[in-house]
Formats: sequence, C-alpha cells, structure tokens
Amino acid sequence: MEYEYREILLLTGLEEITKKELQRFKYFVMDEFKISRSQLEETTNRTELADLLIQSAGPALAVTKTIHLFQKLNYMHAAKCLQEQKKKVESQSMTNRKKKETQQVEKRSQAESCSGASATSRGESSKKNSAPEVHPQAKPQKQQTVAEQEAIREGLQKDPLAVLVLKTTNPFKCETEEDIFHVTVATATAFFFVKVLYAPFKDKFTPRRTIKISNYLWHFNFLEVTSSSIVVDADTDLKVCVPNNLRQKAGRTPTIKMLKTQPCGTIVNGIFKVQKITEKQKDRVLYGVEDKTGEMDVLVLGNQDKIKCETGDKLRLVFFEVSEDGEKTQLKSGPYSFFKVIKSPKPKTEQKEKFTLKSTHLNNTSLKDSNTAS
DNA sequence: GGCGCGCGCGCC
DNA sequence: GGCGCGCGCGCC
Repeated sequence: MEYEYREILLLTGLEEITKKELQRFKYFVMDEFKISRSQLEETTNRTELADLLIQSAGPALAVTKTIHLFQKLNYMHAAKCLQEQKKKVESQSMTNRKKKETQQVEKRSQAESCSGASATSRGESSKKNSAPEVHPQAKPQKQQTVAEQEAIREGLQKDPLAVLVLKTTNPFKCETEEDIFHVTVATATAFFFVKVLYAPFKDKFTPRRTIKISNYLWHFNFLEVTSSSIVVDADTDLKVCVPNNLRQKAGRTPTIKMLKTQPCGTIVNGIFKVQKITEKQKDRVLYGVEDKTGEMDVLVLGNQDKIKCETGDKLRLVFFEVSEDGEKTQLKSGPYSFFKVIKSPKPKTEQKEKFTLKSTHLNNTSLKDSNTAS
C-alpha cells in the first residue's frame, strides 16, 4: 500500500506537471508540508522530492496534500489524474482484502474475465511466465484469483519474466537529464512497452533476443527497468515464441479512434501525421494530428525552439500518454517521452507538378505559393 | 440476410 | 511499419 502511494505520487503526480509547474509547486510545498526551504533546495529531482514529501507527511497524506496543492495551483488535470490513481489504489486494496476473505470460503474461484483486453492477456502472460522452470516457488496447479494476478501486476516484481525483445530506441537524454531508452518486448500472449532508466542495459535489449528481467516495476500499463533491475540472457533452451499477429500489433501505430477509448495514462508509441500546428508557445506545442479514423491533439511540453515541423510532416512519438483536455482525449508528452519530426519527403512529382503549373498557369501558381508560405 | 467493424495476413 | 484486402462475427 505504502509502495503504491509512493509510486503514484511520483509517476502520476510529480511527473504529470512541467518543470515550471514543479517550481511553483515547490514554493507552496513549504507551507503545506511544513518543509524548510533548505530541505527543499537539497532535492535535485522529482524522486527526491517525492521521498521528502512522504517523509514529511506519510505516503497517503502526501498524496492527498499533493492533490490539494495541484487544485490550488489550478493544475486540474494533474490533480484529477492523481485523484483517480489514489482511488484505484484504495479500491484495489479493498478488493484484494475482500477477495482473500471470499477465497477462503470458496476455494474454487474461477478467474473471471478481467476488464480490458490487455489486462486479460497480461494475466495470461503472468501465468505462462510463472511456469515452473522460471520460478519454481509458483504453484501452477492452483488457478490464480484475479486479486492474486493484480498483486503480481502492480509494483516491484522480483521474479524473472522471460520476454522476447522486439524493438528498442537509441538511448537519449530525457527531461530529468537521465540517459534512458525505450523497448517493446513480448511474451507468447502479450506485448509490453518497457521504460529503461539505465542506458548500460542497451546491450542486453537486443532485438530478437530472449531475455529475463527481474526486480523491475510493473506499472499500470508498462514495465520500468532501473539500475537495480536484473537483465540477463535467457538460457539457450528457453525461447519465447511470439506469434506474428502479436508482433505486428506491437509495432503498429494505434488508430486515433481506438486511442479515444483508452483510459488516461495509457502509453502510446506511433507515427502520426500533422494536420495543423494548433498552438505554439515557448515551452509547449499543440499539434493536430489525423489518420483515417479521426483527429486528435498532441501536446508536446518543453522547449521546442529547435523543432521544425510543418503541416504534412509526421511525428514519431514514443512513450506519450493518453490524457484529457476537458472533454477531449489528447496525447501528451511526459518526462520520459521521445519525440521526433519526420519531414515529409518533397516528392519529385510535386516539383514536376509545380513546374508544369508554373509554365502553364503562372498567375495561379504565384497565388498558390503565397498561400502555402503564410 | 445485410451491413459494419475488428482483426489478421500479406504485399510493398 | 503502412496499407489494403478479406474473413468472420455480431448486431439490426
């Protein structure tokens, strides 16, 4: 429980806000948490700040106070997200407790269908991967209850998970100045995005290799590997077979229509076509993107003076998350997101067209050019 | 029975 | 990895 609070405070709470917002937040922290300025100034990153808040108020109260401050500062989205996660943690611990009680009465509890397809497949995968050869202490004979599966899913996982590496990004410096990279891995039944906060692991995450990961963190919808995780090559006889359709699904850009049905916080990787640049400020840019199924906004936070993007270009997004802007679903960058503009190639045919247009309809063309330039 | 949606597959 | 086709399922 304490761990979950720590986790949501850091992941949903403090990382949901921008650097600037964090500075303002810190200012109000002194009062709300009764923390001295000098103590506060000693914290150099969000993790240390989260620890300090928890030290001062205890995990549950730290989350409540943070929500309160977010509301006060009008960070309504962050406040809402944190509140939701807090409720989730609370109701989860309630159901876990209830499940344990009923379990004793009714031993033969069938694992009912979990909510959401990915959740189901995750449940299956954790069952598959708790096969005797991977961690012998598991009891495969007994079917796991939903509560037990949940317990496996959230938080620190010590037992090794065997996965096939599908795809990796190159290491890059994220907003918190750490060198990190992202990976897509799969088991026989599900694929997962992995945030690796320790660049030296890059050698281990080689595509097409089967590896075993332990001491990693299970978040709501992704894995987190840190320097204290263990990543090793799987034994040569252990091969994770990933069906082709799953591989394709793992690499495919989700449709906008589908994304609009996903809950806040869902991690998204993909390539999206820019339809318009809605809003451009010093520390944030709002892009309108489209595909066959619809349109949505992509909010990229942070300084983007150097980013040159125009209508028709594509955005490669890694580790963005589904978020809400009022009623509308949008994608939003987080501190660990990767963002790149793929310039649309100026096709020769277009140049040819321009040439023919110029030679035939000079007046029209000059008009057209001035339109596109503005 | 028709239609639409979602998924899988194969080609580029 | 995108795109387009085709199949199958479910709803009306």
